[in-house]
Amino acid sequence: MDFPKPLQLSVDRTSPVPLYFQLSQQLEAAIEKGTLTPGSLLGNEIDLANRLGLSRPTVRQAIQALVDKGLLVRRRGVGTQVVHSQVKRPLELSSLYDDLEAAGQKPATTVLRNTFEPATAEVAAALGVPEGSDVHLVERLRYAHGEPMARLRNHLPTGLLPLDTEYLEGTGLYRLMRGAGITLHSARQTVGARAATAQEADLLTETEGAPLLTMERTTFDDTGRAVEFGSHIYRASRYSFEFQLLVRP
Amino acid sequence: MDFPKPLQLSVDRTSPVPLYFQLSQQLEAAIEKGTLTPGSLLGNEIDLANRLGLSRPTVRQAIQALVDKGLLVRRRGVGTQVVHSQVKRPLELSSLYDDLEAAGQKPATTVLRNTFEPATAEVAAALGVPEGSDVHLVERLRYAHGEPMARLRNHLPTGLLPLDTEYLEGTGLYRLMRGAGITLHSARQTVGARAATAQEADLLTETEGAPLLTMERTTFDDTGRAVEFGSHIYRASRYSFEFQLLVRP
DNA sequence: TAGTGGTCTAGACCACCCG
DNA sequence: GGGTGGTCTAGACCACTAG
Repeated sequence: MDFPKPLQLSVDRTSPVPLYFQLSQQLEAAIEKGTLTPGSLLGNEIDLANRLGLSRPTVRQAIQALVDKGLLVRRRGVGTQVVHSQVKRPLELSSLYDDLEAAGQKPATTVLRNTFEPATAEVAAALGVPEGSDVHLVERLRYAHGEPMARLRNHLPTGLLPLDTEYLEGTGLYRLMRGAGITLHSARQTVGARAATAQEADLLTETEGAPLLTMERTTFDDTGRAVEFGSHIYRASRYSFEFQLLVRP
Repeated sequence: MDFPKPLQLSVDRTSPVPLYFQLSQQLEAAIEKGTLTPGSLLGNEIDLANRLGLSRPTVRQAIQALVDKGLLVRRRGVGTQVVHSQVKRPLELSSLYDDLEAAGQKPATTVLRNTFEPATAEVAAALGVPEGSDVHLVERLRYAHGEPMARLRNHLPTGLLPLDTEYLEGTGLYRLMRGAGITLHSARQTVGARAATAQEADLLTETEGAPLLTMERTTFDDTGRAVEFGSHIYRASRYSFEFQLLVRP
C-alpha cells in the first residue's frame, strides 16, 4: 500500500518561530485543509524527522501538541492517525463579545453602570477582598442584531485596570484585561437557569417568568488572584452555550 | 535566601511506572498536601534533575504535565511556581451519575424507555447514520434525594454495546461504555434553557412553564465515531452545571 | 519478526528576567 | 551578568501491535 504524500512540509531555521511549532502549524493546516484526511496515518516519526532534518524529539513535540488538541491519536505499534473530524475548539474562556463577533454579529454594548460599590458577602468571597470594601461594578447590556441578548454584571478588584465606559462599549472585558497585561489562567463557572423577574424581563424585552440562562464566573490570573467575578443573565430564547471538550486521556 | 526543602522526592527505577510520571505524581501530591505552598518556587530544573539522578528533559516532562493541569506556572528567568490554589478539575466529560455520586447523593435511576426507533433527521445527523435507520433509544429519569432531577434521553448506534435495563439502573452510561472498551475522546455540547411543557413538568414534579436547563451532547470515540447523542433536561431549581476551565496558554 | 510509539539520556545554545 | 526556562540534538532501549 502506498501512502498519498502530497504533504509539503518544511521548516525555516532562520525563523524565530520554534521548529516544533512550525511543524505543528503546518500539520494542523494540512488537517484543516483536508490534505491529511481523517484516519490517515502520519508516517513514522523517525522518517518524518529525517525528511525534515529534525531530531525525533522535536518532531514528537510537534505531534504531541496536536494530540493535546485532539486532532491526532497515537497508537503504539500502529502509528499516528488523524482523528475523524469533529474536533473544533476545546472550550475557551468564552467572551460573549468574541463569540458574537465570530458569528459575524458585530455586537453592541450599552454600559448601564460603571461605579464602585461595597462588596457583598458573595462578591467579597469570590474576589478575596474584605466584605464591605469597595469594588468596581460594571453592568452592561449586550445587543446582537439590534436586540438585547444578555445583561452582564461584573465585579472587579479596584485598581486592577482602568475601565472607561467608552472602552467598555467598544470591546469585551477580557480583551481589555489582556491588553492591560493581565494573564488569564483559569476560571470557575456555574451555568444554570431561572425565571426572569419583571425588571429583568423589561430590560431584555422578554416576559416576566421567561426562562433565562444564568452564568456565574470567577476568573483568576496566573498568580492565583481573582480578577473578575461575573453574574450574567442571557435570554434563553436567543442564546445558548456551545463548546467542545476533550476527555482526559 | 534559603528554600524550605522538606520536599521528599525519589524515583524507583525498577518500577514500570515512567520516571516522569512518578515525579509528576509526587509533585502533585505535595501540592495537594500543602507541602509545596502556593507561590513557592520549585527550584530549578537542573538541580532537580541532578538531585534525582534524572536527565533534565525527564524532569521537564514531569513539570510540563502539571503545567498542563494548571497546577504550576513557568516563568522564564524566574522559575516554576505553584499556582495560588483555585484549580480543581478542568472540566471532564461529566456524567450526571458520577457528579451526584461524588456529591454523596447515591443517585437512583428509572428507565422509562429502552428500545429501538428509526432515527429522526437530527439524530441521524448527530450519529452519522441514515435517516430512518434503527437506533437505540434510552430514556431515563434520574433521582437524587428521592426527587426527580433530570430526564436523560440518549440515542446510540445499534450494536455498539448491550444496554440491559438492569445495568442502566445501577450505573451511568459512560461507565458502561468504558467498561465495553469504548475510548471516549471528545464531545460537543450545547447548554440552554427553556420552559417546561405540561408533560415534562409532570415528569419532573415542576409546574408548566418552569425553567429547565437543557443539554445536548454528541460524544465521539477516538476513531471519530459518534457513540452517543443525548438531549437532556434538568430541573433548573435543583441543578446547575459547574466546571473549571483553563485558559489556552 | 518488523515496525511503531513511549521513554530516557547527556549534553548544547538561546531568550528572557532580575538585581 | 548570572540564573532561569525554552528549544534542540543524536543517539538508545523498551513495550506494544500487527502480520
